Amino acid sequence: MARAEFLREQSTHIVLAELKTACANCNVREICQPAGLTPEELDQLDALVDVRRKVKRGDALYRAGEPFDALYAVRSGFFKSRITYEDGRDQVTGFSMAGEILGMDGIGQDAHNCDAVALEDSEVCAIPYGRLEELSREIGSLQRHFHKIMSREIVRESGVMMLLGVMRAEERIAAFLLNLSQRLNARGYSPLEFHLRMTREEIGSYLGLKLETVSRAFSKFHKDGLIEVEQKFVRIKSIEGLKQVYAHHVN
Amino acid sequence: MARAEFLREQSTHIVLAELKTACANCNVREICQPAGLTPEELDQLDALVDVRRKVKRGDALYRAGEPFDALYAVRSGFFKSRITYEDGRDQVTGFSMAGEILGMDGIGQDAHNCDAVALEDSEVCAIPYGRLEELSREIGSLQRHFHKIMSREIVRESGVMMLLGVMRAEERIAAFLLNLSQRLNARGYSPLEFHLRMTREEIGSYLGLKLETVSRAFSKFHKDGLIEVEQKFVRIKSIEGLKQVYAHHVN
DNA sequence: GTCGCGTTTTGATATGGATCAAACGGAGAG
DNA sequence: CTCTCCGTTTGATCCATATCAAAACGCGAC
Repeated sequence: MARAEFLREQSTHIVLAELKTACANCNVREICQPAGLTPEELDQLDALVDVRRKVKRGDALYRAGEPFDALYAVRSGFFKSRITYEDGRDQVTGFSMAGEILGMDGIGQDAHNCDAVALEDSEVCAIPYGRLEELSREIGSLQRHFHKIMSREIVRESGVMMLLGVMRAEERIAAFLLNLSQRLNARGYSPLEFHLRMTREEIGSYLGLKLETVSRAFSKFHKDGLIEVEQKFVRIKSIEGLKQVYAHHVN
Repeated sequence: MARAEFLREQSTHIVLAELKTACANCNVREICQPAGLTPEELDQLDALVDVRRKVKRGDALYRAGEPFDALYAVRSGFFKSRITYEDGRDQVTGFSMAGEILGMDGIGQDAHNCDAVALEDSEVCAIPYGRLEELSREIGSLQRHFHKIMSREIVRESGVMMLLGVMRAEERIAAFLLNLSQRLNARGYSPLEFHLRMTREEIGSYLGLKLETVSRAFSKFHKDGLIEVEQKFVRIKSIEGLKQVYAHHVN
């Protein structure tokens, strides 16, 4: 049942928020739980990420141009990253859910390169960057883990370039849904039923499409029996069907 | 004079290739020359990057899927990075010139994520990744420098997403030329006269356009007095004019 | 509950860039 | 030198998606 699943997700978030902050029982495994840390190292990690911060829906975790001094691990909630151009045009460059890391674009220039805006009330752990560098000099596995996370962000963006550069509208949207599904699954949520935290316009911005095109694609997928859509709620009826949307093109 | 400038670039490369390999006199400053290294640290760096490799035009420095074990600093020459999709479609994800670093996409999965193909006879320094990690645990400024390079790659790719997601064809091509100009300038080459190392088709692939569209934009820019084009040779007549191509759009 | 506004859907039309096509030009092979 | 091939230019036409428009829907405010 659609609504029930949505509520399950919500309540999971609430439970997490109530837990004592500690890397050992946090589900943000990306940075906080690289494999093979000794209990002692885990304590050091706890000390590192002790700053928590709540961000209300619509508020920015940080904005482009602000000085960079910390990465953020999303504990709960959902963010979009957005770059605004001089002339006012902007683009959503990514969506981040619980368990993912935000802010790596700021390291290179000591200033954030984009805005990170909460799409629902969210909570993050701030990871002071200077201390992360120090600690990763001491703990090799943490260093390796951090480098992998940065590298995967590079690869993720290459994938988006592929979306934007070579795929047609319906392919992009199928790929978007499948990606969301797969990430939710990895976090323990249902990969087949979920709520979109973002508007059609934000999806379109991310995919280089107009909101009408996104809406039409959803309608088309529904007509073809691939998904059910009810406002922000999505149920995927056929993962295979979605995959075929872009496996299927000619040439 | 166009040809003269081209020859100057060529001969600079030749001179560099003849120098004894040593970070101290290499122009690849990205990784090899972070500010503030002691002479002793510089020696350690020299030991790190002692593996040189020549890559002939058309050959791959590495290919997607190959095991990852080193980053590469381009000493001379020019590379494209390319991702090929399951269905055969591919996209150029970047161009790398002397002084830039290649291969960071491989760290996350211990395997390269794209092909790096030389667009002219080139030479690289291989930087064994394990040793780079070790050394950057010892030398804080190297660690910081390396992180900045990775972060800037993330930011660079965000910029490409912007190109692909929101700009129109002529804007993309103007931005492409300006970016090339600025990078050449940073390396000590003329920012106003240069040879394109890539075909119209490769430019198009990078920018999400067809080669005919690239060609037409070049013709249009020439007609408008912004550039002169003669095959692969480009002379920029008006940097400001190119900037206005995309400052200028309506909305 | 009703109101009002932001979001979404759907339809009609416009258009930028793709596609198809053909001719040209330069570089390398012989 | 000529021939051939690949890359490029340019023109004509097509089509996917943008744009414009309007109605329906939901949700929060009151």
